[in-house]
Amino acid sequence: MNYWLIKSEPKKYSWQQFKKDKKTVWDGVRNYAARNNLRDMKKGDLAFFYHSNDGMEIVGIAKVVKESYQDPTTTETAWLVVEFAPFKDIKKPITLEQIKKEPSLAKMDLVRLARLSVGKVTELEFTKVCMMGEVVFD
DNA sequence: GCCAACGTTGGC
DNA sequence: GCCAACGTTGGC
Repeated sequence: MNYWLIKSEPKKYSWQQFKKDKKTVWDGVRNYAARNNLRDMKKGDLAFFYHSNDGMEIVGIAKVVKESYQDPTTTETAWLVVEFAPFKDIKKPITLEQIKKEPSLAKMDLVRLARLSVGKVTELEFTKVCMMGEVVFD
């Protein structure tokens, strides 16, 4: 199982909207590093859902429900989409500020590669964020 | 193959 | 609204 982080501006597509939709196609990624991360996602992988610009915090966890296939919004064959479903809310959203202050999280892709819209998350980082956010797994 | 110019993202 | 970081493009 691998862990990821996907970013969205809440004005464009928020966690709340995502929950209403129950499922979404993550399209429009036009960056090779981000595309490679989409390509490497496996069904069942978990991804933090981060609100960029507005909020600047991790608000939930999404689950990969369909692995990558060609992005239907473009004819260019280079681009991929992945389908996600909401998995869990984060009771106490983790802000970028908290992440930067926490030494074990300060090196996350989210911080180091600020402009990358689909980043990797290590298992340690994933566990730490869940702890800080009081995420309960049943 | 280098690099300047330009565009985009996202934090502040 | 500004600007830093970074990716992409195109001229040479």
